[in-house]
Amino acid sequence: MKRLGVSVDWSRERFTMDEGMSKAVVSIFKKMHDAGLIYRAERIINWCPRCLTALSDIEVDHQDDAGEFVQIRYGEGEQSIVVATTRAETMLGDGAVAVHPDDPRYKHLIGTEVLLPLVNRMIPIIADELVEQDFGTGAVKVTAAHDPNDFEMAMRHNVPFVVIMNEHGVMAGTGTEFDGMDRFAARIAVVAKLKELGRLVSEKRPYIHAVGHCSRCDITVEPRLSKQWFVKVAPLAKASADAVRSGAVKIEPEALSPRYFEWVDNMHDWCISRQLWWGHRIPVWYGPNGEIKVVGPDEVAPDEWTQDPDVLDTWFSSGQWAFSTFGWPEKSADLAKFYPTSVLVTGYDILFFWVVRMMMMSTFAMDGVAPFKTIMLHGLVRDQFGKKMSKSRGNVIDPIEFMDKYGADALRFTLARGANPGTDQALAEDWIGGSRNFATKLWNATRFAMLNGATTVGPLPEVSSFNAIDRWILSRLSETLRDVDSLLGGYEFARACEILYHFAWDDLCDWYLELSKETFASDKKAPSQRVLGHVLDQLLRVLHPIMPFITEELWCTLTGGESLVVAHWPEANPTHIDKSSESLVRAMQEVVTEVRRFRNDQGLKPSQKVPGRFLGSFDITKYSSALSFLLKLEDKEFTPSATLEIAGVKIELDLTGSIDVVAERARLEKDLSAAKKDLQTAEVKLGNAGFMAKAPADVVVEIKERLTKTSADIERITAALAALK
RNA sequence: GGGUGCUUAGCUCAGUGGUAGAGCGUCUCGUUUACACCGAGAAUGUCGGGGGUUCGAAACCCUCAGCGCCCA
Repeated sequence: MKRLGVSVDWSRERFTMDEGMSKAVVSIFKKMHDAGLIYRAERIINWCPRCLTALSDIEVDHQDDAGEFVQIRYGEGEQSIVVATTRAETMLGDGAVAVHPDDPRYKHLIGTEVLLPLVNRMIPIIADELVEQDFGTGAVKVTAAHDPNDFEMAMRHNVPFVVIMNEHGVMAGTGTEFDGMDRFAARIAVVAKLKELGRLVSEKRPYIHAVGHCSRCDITVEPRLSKQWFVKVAPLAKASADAVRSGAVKIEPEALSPRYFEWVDNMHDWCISRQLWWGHRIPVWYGPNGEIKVVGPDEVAPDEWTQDPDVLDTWFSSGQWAFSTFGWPEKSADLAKFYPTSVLVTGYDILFFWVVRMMMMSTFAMDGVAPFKTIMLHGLVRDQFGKKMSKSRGNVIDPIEFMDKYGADALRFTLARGANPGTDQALAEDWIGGSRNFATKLWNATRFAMLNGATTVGPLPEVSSFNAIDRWILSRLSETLRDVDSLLGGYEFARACEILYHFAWDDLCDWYLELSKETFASDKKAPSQRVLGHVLDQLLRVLHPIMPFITEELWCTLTGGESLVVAHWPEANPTHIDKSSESLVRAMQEVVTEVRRFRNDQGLKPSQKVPGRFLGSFDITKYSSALSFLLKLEDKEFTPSATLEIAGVKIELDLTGSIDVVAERARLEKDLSAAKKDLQTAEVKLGNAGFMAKAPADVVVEIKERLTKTSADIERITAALAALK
């Protein structure tokens, strides 16, 4: 992080297992327990038979696995029913068979009993709306101790809980020959036995269905009846949802808030105990006579009592980050000053894991005050093809390696430039190289500026004393600063970078510096030197958060200032915005580009000097020496062999010999057909009564101007074509 | 199965009703005293398909198809 230039207060570094954090964890546990929000209960939890621990819902990954789907006949003759299951071995622990109350096929059986094969136990047939009539046979087995849905139904219908597996996922206590077998071996054995008994109605495999896997070890998760600690989330989740609904907390980008609500509005109670050795121990102690006591941070448990061996889910402690880092439960000055924080910046992938937990824990601990005003969610970095990085795919990139190769600023700029709100970004080495090139460009531009006496000394003179090119770049600077401010305010980092990139490279380097070279070589350079100093000064400031290292270096050299880190943020100057200079420079750019194009079409080498002159509009011809410099035109007597007319300016050139008529014809004809197409588009629009009646006035004016311009273009090009004959 | 996105140039992506854009890549020319990590010029899209709304749709609505993510 330091290498990347991350600007944080390192003196406040915290680790979740620090003493201060532990104190907060114990305090909040007690506070929540006292408020009735923490309870212990037997529930079906996700259990990992390898890690030997409970898992929260979010630690379970669902994948499509090839399993089997078998139909088994329970009972005999009239008094029989066929159930469908993917986990045949659990039938040993069935406590009932459930059907939908409205299912005509089974109505007569509801309330009766059938014989459970293999274990030879009578079990009831119950009716529950949870059963889907269209799925399988419409009848499901109810294994209360080994399936969450079955557990729910069992609670409603008083079905007994029959535990048939130990914590390792090995069959136990069924009183059958299957005891001691692994769950998967038992599945095969049970199916084989049922087949032998003629109770297997159908088998389907492979049967692709979603199966939960442990996010740590990837083994298939086993739902298990177990005594665990839970957080009652309903009131906490509601407070968290309300905070966003009321606008007290804003989610950026807004488009991701449905995901937030989907989670907080449908949250199940949160299993917080883990059977791991690492983590905060649950602060509950058990007395010799079965007493239970939550021991607070300043309390000591009585002798002879033993502490609960389980630890807390890691998100229980990290969920307290927003206040525990400020010394809570002490009423510290930091807490008063910094809580709530303004913005939380994090990836959308931990919206559920972390952000929601922080919202819940914080609003509870801090008397309803949410921990931040804005939650800004960014995307994930992916490989150059937009694929998720993963070790198995071998497309993981190492940021350190890229920083070694291209510099931290290049990596930072690339990341910022790709950070479109809420969406993932692809990252390729080539693009980091491109950012490095941008950094080099800034370096060289500053070097050029220094060589030409750019300065930041003294107040910036009134704009009226500047030439149009200087006024233009000041105008563009203010517009850029204004737009960047607004984009950064909306967390639109990618667009802000884009604007800065083009301002620096296109406006400043490609046009301003080139158009001003003539001035810098003259005795009228002083105003431009001050302008260039100002523009670079402001540009480096605004780029500093994105590229801190190079801007710091350049800025200090340019301005002689102590450090850019503590310099003021640049502000747009509305009085610098000058539309007439902008349109003048735009016309000059058009002239330059068109002449270059002509030269190129004519096969002239870029460096080849050609006699030429500008006639017409004084606004532009006033800058003819700058234009000639860019276009390598020589000011001397000549007889023109080619004439161009661009933006109201006539350019006469001497190509010393005949021009390439074929190339020029091709060019002109191409331009002509493009102009004709534009003209037609405009004419169709203006000839459309509906358009004229309903389109806004400014759009109509725009189209009319386009019509005028393209008509003139067509006339000019046609004349030029005729002249070529 | 539920939810939620996405589909625009070769690639990665911007673009929330008025003539289709960027970076990279491609082609041509070029050692012009800031920069070859550069400069100049060029090519490239029936904006996934089909309907609809509108004077006007890449954008809004419906529908189909494909892809992704989250949750079950």
